[in-house]
Amino acid sequence: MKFSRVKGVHDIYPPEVYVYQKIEETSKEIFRVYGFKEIRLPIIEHTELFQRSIGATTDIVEKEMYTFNDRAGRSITLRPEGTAGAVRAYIENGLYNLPSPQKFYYMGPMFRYERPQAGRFRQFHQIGVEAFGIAEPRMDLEVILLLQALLKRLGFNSLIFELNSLGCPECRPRYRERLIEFFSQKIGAFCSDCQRRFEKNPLRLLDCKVPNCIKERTDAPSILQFLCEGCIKHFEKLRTYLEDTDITYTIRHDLVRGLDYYTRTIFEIKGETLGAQSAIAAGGRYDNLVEEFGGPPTPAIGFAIGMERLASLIKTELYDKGPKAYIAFLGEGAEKVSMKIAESLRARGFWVELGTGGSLKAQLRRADKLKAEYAIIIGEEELKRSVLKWKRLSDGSEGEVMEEEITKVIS
RNA sequence: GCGAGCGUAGCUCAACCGGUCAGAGCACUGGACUGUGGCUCCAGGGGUUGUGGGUUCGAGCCCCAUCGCUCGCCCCA
Repeated sequence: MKFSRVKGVHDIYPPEVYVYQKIEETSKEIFRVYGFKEIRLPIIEHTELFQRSIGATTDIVEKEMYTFNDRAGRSITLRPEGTAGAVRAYIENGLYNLPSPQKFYYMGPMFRYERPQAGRFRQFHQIGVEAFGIAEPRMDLEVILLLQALLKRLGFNSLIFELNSLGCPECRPRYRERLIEFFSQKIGAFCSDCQRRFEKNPLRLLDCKVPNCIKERTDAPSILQFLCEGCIKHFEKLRTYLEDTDITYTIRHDLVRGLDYYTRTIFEIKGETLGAQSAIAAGGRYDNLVEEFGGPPTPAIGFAIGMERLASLIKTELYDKGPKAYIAFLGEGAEKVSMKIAESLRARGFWVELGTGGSLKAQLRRADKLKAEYAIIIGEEELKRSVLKWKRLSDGSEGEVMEEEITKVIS
């Protein structure tokens, strides 16, 4: 019986896992200086949480969720994204009673039942942040700066940063109506996908990549012309901030997010060599979600980074570092001593691997394979005199030291 | 959910028109070199050719199904 992994999931092990560790460590460092604290959220939630937040008619909810009934008959779903759970936790734990803003980050697996392809898997990992309590564009800026700082620290200098505003419940319906009006006159000219989407979510027609559809919609109304006064002010102020902080961005009035909860600011970071999946991070405001979930009116903004997509763009060299020392021993007496020495070196923080016994040749070969920095050799001779023979594998230099002075050599 | 390509040792691949084609390199283990690695040479382990049917005297090679992988569409991080 041979088992294989479930479709669309991956095992991540050395050396690839080091890229993930680097992303995680770098992220934590950035989160610390921006004051974002970790929140660990469950991977399963009640299905309704996602239906209500992401939107019942979105693709994610309609056909991409891992949903099952637990033994008591409750409908449970493996989280397809992180914001819904974060909002739930924020309200359920009364975190709105703490000083505003409350700023969180999380990292972990998400699940979507899709056909796997480049940059898209059924289990994938996101690093996300959510900031609750500040309505002003100041927090939009902070979150964007954080994201930019993180990407910069990871070595990215020229990723594409796209920005748009989706308006609010006051102005978006007006735009939507106007858009329906615009498209309905010439809907026949659009591709079948667009015609289908027209019914469900006309905003999505702005997103189609079919050349003819792009052409047909060139003079479609822009949402930016329909924003209410509050949304315009918010957007303009954010733009000013961005320019003041030298963040280059592109306004894409056709940038649309596939989740229903977004309001006002939305943004996306794009990479290039990712096949069809170019978005490596995306997010936006969701000023009404907390209230809709029964919490106090609380504006919020967040984003998520796709770790696999980000990792695939990081070109650091992957290599396994070896141990500081490999202890080769010859004979039983030496074996005992080598264990003792290994423990004492480990206690002092050195990575030490114990030899396998057998011929010295075999042990040295092993030390070399492991990329050990030093080999420490203990045999009858050394035992008698209480010394250790050491050899630096990189240049072949060797010598002897008293047992207790070995750290002077290998430190 | 739709479409295309591909599935031979751990990895990368070979096997002419279906006829000893189940192989090589790397990796792994050991030996040559019984207390000295990386080089070289030698040996060894490891595959019911993804799985199940079918066609044929005969199939890794052809056909069907199925599973998986890869890529694209849709969608999204």
